[in-house]
Amino acid sequence: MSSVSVANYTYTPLNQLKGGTVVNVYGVVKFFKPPYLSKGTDYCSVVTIADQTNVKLTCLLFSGNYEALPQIYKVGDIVRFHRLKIQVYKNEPQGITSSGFASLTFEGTLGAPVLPRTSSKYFHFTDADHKMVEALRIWASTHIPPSSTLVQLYDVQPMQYFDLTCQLLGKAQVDGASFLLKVWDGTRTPFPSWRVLIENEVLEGDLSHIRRLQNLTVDILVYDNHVQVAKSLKVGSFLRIYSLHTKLQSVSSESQASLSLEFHLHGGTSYGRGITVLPESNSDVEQLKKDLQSADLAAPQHSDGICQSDHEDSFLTLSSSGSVSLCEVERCQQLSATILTDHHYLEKTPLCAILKQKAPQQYRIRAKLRSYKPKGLFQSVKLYCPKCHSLQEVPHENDLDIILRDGASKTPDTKLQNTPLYDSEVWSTEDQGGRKVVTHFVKRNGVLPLSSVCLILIEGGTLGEICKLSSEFHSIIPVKSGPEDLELLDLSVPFLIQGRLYHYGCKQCSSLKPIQNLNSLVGETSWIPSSVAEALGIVPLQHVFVMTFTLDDGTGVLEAYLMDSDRFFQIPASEVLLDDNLQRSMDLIMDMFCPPGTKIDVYPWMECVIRSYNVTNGAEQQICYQIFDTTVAEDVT
DNA sequence: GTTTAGGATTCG
Repeated sequence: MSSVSVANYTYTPLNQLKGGTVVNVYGVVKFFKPPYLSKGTDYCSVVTIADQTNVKLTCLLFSGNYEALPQIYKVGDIVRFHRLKIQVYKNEPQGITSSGFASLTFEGTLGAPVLPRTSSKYFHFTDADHKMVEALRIWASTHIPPSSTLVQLYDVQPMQYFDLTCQLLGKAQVDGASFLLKVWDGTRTPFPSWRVLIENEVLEGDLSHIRRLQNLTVDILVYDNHVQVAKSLKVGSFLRIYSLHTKLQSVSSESQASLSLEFHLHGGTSYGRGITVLPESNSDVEQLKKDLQSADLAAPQHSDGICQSDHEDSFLTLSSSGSVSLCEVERCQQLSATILTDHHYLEKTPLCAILKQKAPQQYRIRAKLRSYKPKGLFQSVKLYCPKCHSLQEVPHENDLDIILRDGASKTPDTKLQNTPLYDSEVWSTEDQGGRKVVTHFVKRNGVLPLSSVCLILIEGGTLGEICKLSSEFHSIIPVKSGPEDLELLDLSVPFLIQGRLYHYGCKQCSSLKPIQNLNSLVGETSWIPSSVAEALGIVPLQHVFVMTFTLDDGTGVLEAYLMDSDRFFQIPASEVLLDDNLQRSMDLIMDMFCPPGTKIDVYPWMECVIRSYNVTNGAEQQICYQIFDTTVAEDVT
C-alpha cells in the first residue's frame, strides 16, 4: 500500500450530508449496478450504500475509464469514496462523482483480509481506515442481509432472477440483438438447459471440452446492451452474471413432451442486470475453481453409454425453441417432486382405473398437481383431534384475548395459593380497577427452578401479559380458582404455552384432572406437552395442514385430500404460522409443484400413495381419496 | 468542463 500524502481525510456519516458539498464517505453496498456504458460518453455505475447511521445514499458514478469505477462484486462489499459531490435529487441527498473522485472496495465478510480493490496507483490508507472497514463489517453483519440471489445452477428454479458465478466456456453471435454464452459452475441444473441453435463454426471455445462436460453447461442468451460486453469476454474467464432470468419451457416432440430451462439476460440495467469479469484472486472464484475441478474429474463417469450417443448426436443441433435430447427427456421425467416413504412394492395405477374401482383400496400414482385449495397458507392450518378425528380452526388471537380477559375478571382464591406444588405471587394492576394477577411458580422437588426451565400457572393474565411471560418462562398454563383446586381456565385457549408455541386440547375428548396432578411430573427434567396433557387429562390437538389436491395424470382427474402435521411438507404445521422462513419454504414447495406463469405440461410429476374410502353424505355414497406415506423429495426443494 | 442516470426485472 502506498501513500503519497499525509493529509487527514475526514469521513462524513451518511446522516450528515448537505447538498452542494464534496465529501468523503464510507458505506456498505446495499445495491449496485456493475459499470456499463452509458448513453453519454462515460461508463456508469449506480451504487447505494448505507452506514451505521442507517441512512442510505444512492450514488451516480461516471467515468470514461471502466477501471476507475469501484470494483463491487456483491451486495455487502464495503466502499470508500473520496471527493463525492452531494446534490439534492427529489428532495433527497444523492452522491455523484466529482473531479478527482477515487474509490476503494473491500470484501464485506467478517474476518476476511482487508485488501483494498482500486485502480488508483497511489492511495491513502491508515489504521483508521482499517478500523473503519472492520466496524462496517460488524455493523453490516446484523443490518445488511446477505445476498440471497447468489445461486448455483443445481439450485435454480424456473421463473427466477439470480446472480450466477461461472466460467465462460464458449460464445457465439446469434443475431444482431442477442449473443450466446456457454457457461458452467460445476453443478447440474434441475432441468436440462435449452440449446440455442447456432452454426458450429461461429462458436468460439473448446468444442471437445464443452461436449465432454455435456449437461454441466448451460446456454445463456444476452440481449441488447449486454451483447457488446459479451463479445469482449474471453473464453475461460470467470464471470458473475447479475439478475439472470430463468424460464421453464415445454417442448412437444412426437409423442413426448419435455422440459428445458432457458437462461436470459434481458436488455437494460434494471436491478443491476449485467456482467462483470471476476479476478482470479476473488474468493468466490477460488471456490468456483475447486467446484469445477471436481466436477470435471467426475464428468466422464456421468456420461453413461446409452445417453451419450443420443446426446452427442443432438448436440448443438437442437432448435432455439429448446428441445432436448431423449436422454434428458427421460431424466427429466424421472424427476419426481414427491416420493413415497413406504409401499414401494405397489405398481403404479392410472387415475382413470382408480376412478372406476370401489373403495377402500390403496394405490401408487404418478400425477401432476393441477391445482390446490386453499391458496392461502393461513386457511390450510387446522387443529386435529387424533381421538375423535374432529377438525377445528386455530383460534384467532383476538378470541383468545376475549376469553383470557373474561377469566381475568374472576377473583383468585387466596386459599389456593402457596401449596407444596407451587409458590404464588399476587400482582395488582394500578390502572385497571385493581385487577389481580396471580402467578404460581411450580417447584421441582420442593425447589424453585430457574425461569428458563420453570412452569408457571397464571390466573387473571391477559394475552399480552402471557406473551411477555412466555419469553421468560419455559411453560405457562392459564388457570382459574376452582372450589377445591386450581383448574384449567378453558380449553378454548391453549392449555400450555411454550415460547410462541400454543398447545390446545380437545374439548370433546378431554376429561380434566386436578392441577395438583402436575405433582407426578415434578421429577421430570422438562415440561413435555404430551406428558403435561396426560397428567391433566387432556387429549392434545395436532396442528395440521389440510389441503385438497387436484391431481391429473393425463388419464383422469382426481381430488385427493392431504392432512399433514409435518411428514409431507417436512415443515411443522404447528410452527409455520409463526415463522416467515417456514412460510417461504412452503410457498417455494407449492411454486415448485405448480410453477407460476407456466402450464401444467411443465409441472413436475409427483409420486404419491393414496387410499380410497367411502363417505356417506345423507343418502348419497361417495368415494374420497387421501394422500399418505408421501413426502416432498429433498433434492427438489 | 456537458452528458450520461436518477435502483425498482421480461420482445427474445
